[in-house]
This record gives sequence, structure tokens and C-alpha cells, in this order.
Amino acid sequence: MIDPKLLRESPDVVRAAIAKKHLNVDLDAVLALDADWRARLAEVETLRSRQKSSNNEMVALKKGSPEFLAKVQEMKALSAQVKEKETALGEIETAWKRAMLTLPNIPHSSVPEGATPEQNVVFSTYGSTDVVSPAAKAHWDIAGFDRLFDFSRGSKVTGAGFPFYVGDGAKLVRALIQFFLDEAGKAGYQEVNPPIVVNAASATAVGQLPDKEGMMYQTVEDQFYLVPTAETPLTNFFRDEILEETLLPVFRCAYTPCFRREAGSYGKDVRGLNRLHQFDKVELLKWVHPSRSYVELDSLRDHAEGLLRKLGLPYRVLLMCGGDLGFAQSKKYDLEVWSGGQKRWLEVSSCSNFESFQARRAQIRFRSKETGKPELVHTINGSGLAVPRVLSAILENNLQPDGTVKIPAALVPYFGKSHLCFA
RNA sequence: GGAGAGGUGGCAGAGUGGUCUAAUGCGCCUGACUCGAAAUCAGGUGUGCCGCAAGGUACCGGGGGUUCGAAUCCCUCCCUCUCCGCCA
Repeated sequence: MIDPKLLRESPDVVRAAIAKKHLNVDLDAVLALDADWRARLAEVETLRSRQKSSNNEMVALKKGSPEFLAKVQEMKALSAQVKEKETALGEIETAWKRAMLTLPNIPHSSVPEGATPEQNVVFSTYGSTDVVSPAAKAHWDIAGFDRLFDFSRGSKVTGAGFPFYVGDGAKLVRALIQFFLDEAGKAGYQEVNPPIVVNAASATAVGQLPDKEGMMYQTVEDQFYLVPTAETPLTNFFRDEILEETLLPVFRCAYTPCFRREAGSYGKDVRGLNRLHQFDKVELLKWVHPSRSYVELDSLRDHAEGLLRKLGLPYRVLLMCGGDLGFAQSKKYDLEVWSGGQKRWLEVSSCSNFESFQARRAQIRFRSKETGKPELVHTINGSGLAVPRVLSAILENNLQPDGTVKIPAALVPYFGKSHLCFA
């Protein structure tokens, strides 16, 4: 949610943000609603004020006396009026809140103009896409792939998009998770093992409810949701809290399985390991002082890039344009790994600065040493990294003529041997 | 899952229908005393919203109700603790 004061004082800034993100929001309607709400609030508070002072007068009167009874009769009318106006105010307020939630975060000035993914800017590139053999195969075409990544058994047991990882496949998943966690630990991120089902309040605080209810799996008996990313439980850790400024910045990481329903995709996008309903991911999250958030965004992105460099995987970094930025982000970089067999870029991390947008919705604040008053923190997050697509890049880029896969040197201590065998 | 107890300001804890915008204690901040500190004394010390301001208003786990008036009564949900049951 944006600052309501910003909307009132600088509606043009909000209008420009909506335009830059290529969204369609009737800002004038929101402004009118805001004015209406404030007028009604003032009215109700005036009535309540009168009610309160009358109540205090009644204290002085003898209970049951004629004056007292007369006052009761008089106050009955006022009470009815207050109730009526309060109900109306409540309805307007609900509409106002809903309207405020339709306003996107303001893009940072460094975000490029653009409407479509094609207009994202290639920020940097690492490694060469030519090093991969032209004969490389998509990972699902590699001989023996189905034994280590068993999609048909997964479909039988659960459904499409829930593979079994078997033998060296399972081991490689575990090696990647542990590598990612250890690297994050070295970079100062405290490891957290969070709940992987969350309640409705947590899903709402990070904006997954009510709009994106369809993306999450729900439990039947309780109103719980399987997390689509560790961002959900992690961000909520400090929900409705005021932190000491000396605690900032807080760096945390968490490994969790992630569950996404992702209705509506098809074709190559969903083949093999490209898009799953359950996948493993290490998430990085920072709570920082507002003055530091862009520095911290860069260092988080740099850490995520470092993981790909250590694994020897070619990648590029995209700076997302306004139209592809996302509703809640001020600035976002996508990290895409080169998948040599499919000959395409696959997103493995999305590093974003939300500034105070998430924090306002989740009410995560710190007590400013300067003013002594609570202020909203800035939140930054990104994957570090998503496992299956990194896995498929390793399989495709490192496939050897003998049908084995060379394990990146950084991963060998975790995997236990230098090659993965499909046999 | 069953039975019982309970959720009040940073913490402890009073308040069971009307100046409660919540006593008191601890903690914290400022000042006095002191060479300095401790002790002591005085004052201050929650969050949100509306308002240019003065000020107003809301919040006693969440939601709803009764009443002229609710922290206090009623309904409902959530959570915590104790005991029992079950179980990695």
C-alpha cells in the first residue's frame, strides 16, 4: 500500500506511477472516495465528541432522577444517529481501503520506461552462451532423465508438476539447497526454518490475498495456505512490530519447498523442470533503514549472481521496465540462467526493493533514533536461488559425451562426487 | 481430542457498567543532588487516524451484540497456560 498522504498531496506522482507501470486505475474515483471518507470521519467524530461530553454530564446527575431520565431520552436520539453514521462510515472505509490497495507502488526513477517484457533492459551478462555444445539436449531428452526425475510416478502419487527426485537427482537437489544456504550464511544472512503453511492474515499482509488466492494451495479444514515462497512466512516474522533501529539491518535466508498452482501455462514453459507445482528454493530477505535500501538491493543481487558464477553457469541480469515491474515493487532485477539444451534463458531469481510498500501493509516499523517515532522499514528480497532451473541448467550445460553430468567444482563437496550418473 | 484457567500499555499487575483518554510497581528518558556513580527526589514516557492548528477520535486478543454509556455484561472465533489422552 502507498502512503495515503502521498495520494492527497501529490496525486500526480501516483498518476505517473500508474502510467509507468501501464496499469489502468481510476485515480479520480479513489481521490473522491478519500475525500468522502475524511468528511464522514470528521462528522462521526464530532457526534461522538458530543456524546462523550453528555455522558460525563450524566455522571453528575442522580441516577433515576427526572433530569437523568430526560437526558437518557435525549441521548437515545443522538446514539441512534451516531450508529447510523458510523455504519455508513464503515462501508465507505472498507471501500476506501480496497481502493487504496489497487494503487501500485511508485517505481524508482532508475526504472526504464516500457510496457512489455521485451523492453526490459539487459543490465549485465556473465559467461558465454557459446561454450555449451550445439548438440546439447533439453534436460528431459537426456538418456535416463526419467529415472532420476520421475514425473510419471509423481503424477500418479500427487499430480502433474510434482516429480520424485531419485538417487543422484535427489542428492543434487540436496547439494544445491545446502550450497545456497551455506553461501547465504557466509554473506551474513541468518538461517531460518519457517512454517510452510500460513494463515490468511499472513497471506494478506504480503498481497497474496485477496487477489492471488488462485495461485496458492489451501488446506480444507483450516484456513491455511501452502506457501508459494518463503518470502511469505519470512516477511511476516516481524509483522505488526516496532523494531529497535539498532537491530537493522536484518538479513535472513530460508529454504522451503514452494507450492504454486500456476493455472494457465502450457508448452515448453512447463516441460520438465521448468515449471513445477512444488519446487525448492532458498529465499533471501532484508529489512533495512530506508536510506540504505538501494545499496542493499544491489548487494543482494550481487550475492545471488555470485552463486551462479560459483556454479560456472552463464547468466544475464535484466532490469525490469515499468510495465514488467510488478505491482508492489519499486525496482526489480531478474537473474536468468542460460539453459544450453533448450537454448533459452530461465529466470532463477527475482531481486526486488519494495521500499515501504510491503512494510506498510504488514506494519513492520522501526523506532527512529533521530525522531524517536516509529517509521516503516524497507524490505528487499530475492531468490538465492530457485533449485529446479539451476538444476536443469547444470544438466544441460554440463552433459558429457559419456552421458554423465559434470558437477560444478563448488558443488562437489556437497554432492560427494564429481559426476552425476543417469544409469 | 477432553477438562479447567486465562488474554489489559516495554514488562508485571489492578480495574467486573458511568470523569478509565486505564491505578500502582518495575523499566526507560530528562532534570536536581554528587568530583563521578549508586541511592533519593521532581517531571516525563504507547500506537493509529482526522485536522494548517487548537484540538478531536479510536484501540484493554479478533469480530459481533446489549445499553443513553462497555476494559467491565452477552454471543462467537483465535491464542496462551495447566492437567489428561494420543503420537513422530
